[in-house]
Amino acid sequence: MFNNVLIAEDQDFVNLGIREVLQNLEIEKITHSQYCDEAYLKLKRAALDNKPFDLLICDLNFKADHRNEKIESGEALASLLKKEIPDLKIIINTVEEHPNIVKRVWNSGIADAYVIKDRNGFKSLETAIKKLTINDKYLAPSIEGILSKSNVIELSDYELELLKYVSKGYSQEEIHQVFKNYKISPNSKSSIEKKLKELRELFEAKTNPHLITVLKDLQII
Amino acid sequence: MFNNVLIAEDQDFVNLGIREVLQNLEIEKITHSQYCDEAYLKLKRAALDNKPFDLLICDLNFKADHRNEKIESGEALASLLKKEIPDLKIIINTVEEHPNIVKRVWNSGIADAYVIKDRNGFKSLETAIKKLTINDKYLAPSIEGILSKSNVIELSDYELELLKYVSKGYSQEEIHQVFKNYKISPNSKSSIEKKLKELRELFEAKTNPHLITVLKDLQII
DNA sequence: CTCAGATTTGCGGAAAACCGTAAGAGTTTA
DNA sequence: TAAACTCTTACGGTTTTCCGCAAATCTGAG
Repeated sequence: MFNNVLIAEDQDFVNLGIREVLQNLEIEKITHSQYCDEAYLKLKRAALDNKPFDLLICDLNFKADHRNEKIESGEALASLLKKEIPDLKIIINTVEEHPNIVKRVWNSGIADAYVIKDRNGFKSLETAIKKLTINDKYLAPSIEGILSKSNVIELSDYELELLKYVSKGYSQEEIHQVFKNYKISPNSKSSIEKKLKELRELFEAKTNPHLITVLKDLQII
Repeated sequence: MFNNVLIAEDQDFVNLGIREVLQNLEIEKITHSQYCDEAYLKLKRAALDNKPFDLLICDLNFKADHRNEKIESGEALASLLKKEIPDLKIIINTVEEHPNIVKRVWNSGIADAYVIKDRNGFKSLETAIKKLTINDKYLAPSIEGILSKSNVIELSDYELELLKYVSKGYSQEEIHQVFKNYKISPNSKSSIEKKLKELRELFEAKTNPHLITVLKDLQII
């Protein structure tokens, strides 16, 4: 079982809740941090002092603040730490269920467990910790399906770039120019038109404003 | 001081956190509910039994579930209760800081306090409860500015309706037809064009897709 | 290398959106 | 009631987007 745990979580209500889970499991040393940068420093310092933390429980989204943080998200924090302190186990504890994000975070391998803060967050986190002590991974049941299914429409970098310009108010002519300058291909007006038509069909959108709406709702852009 | 409090909150971590605030204030009877419908029934039942709750602490957003709830949001719940049990004090405890939503909820008068679940949620909730015991209202400091300032661009029902159709992929010709049928005025193609142009200028959008992006980002649509 | 297939491009015409102007309808003010 | 003003509509011309076809270019297999 773990006995030196760091919680990186900005909401203090949740902090208290997590603390209670840990106390239930008779984990003694519990530290917490409301900022990513601070969490990072504590973890590094502890490692240098040869009193390393053995578990990080970490939210994904941190609210911006008057402080300006270098590390702005749990994903960035976990990604750094997985490289620098490979022994550290990391649990992502978040409300984020968007397929694209879950998929990205999980497949990047920065997390040993992914827990959803929902009605069963308490039980779920408990299970995750137990799994991790026996070197298992853990994925919240509600998102297990997401990864296996190919229900996530993947867009290429080219398509995302194109959509970015459309959503920022560039005309097709302007996009044509920009792509030509940046040597992004294909960049003919014809190809741009065609690709946009494809995307509209893919997402069953009748017009470009409609397409933007659909993509925003799916959080693809 | 209150002594019979109901917490309506789906995330159980937060539930635990709130519980701790209440215990700190030596409030004895604490009940909680992870669903709006259930919370509503408990409050009504208690009122009928002459053991009414005197405070409701209520989240705004509840995650959908296999159960289908009639009351889907804290706003709907609070709105119902303020009518049916006027004596009940209501604290909205949420992460929702969007000006439009804060403004709507607060100005509707359904809440006696509005607390943001952030880094200082604990302190903030504590303060709110103390204020309410002396019949004061309470608004989280981070959103106080929002209400006074007129930084919230208010759109008319007409404008919102128009934008709804644009975002759903209707052409200007189609919108013209729909508005004529529904006797929404103005409905000439010319007026629709003009209004859209106005909106683009108001939000500094170059194209309609751009306008949709901006409005989505502002959560206006 | 050569041919087949896919991708990219160019182009012309149709449809939709855009824009300014002026006429018409409805309101307010004197 | 008339004049001033605002809001709505009609209309003509321009720009942008949309669409399909065919030529050109690229790619990979034989």
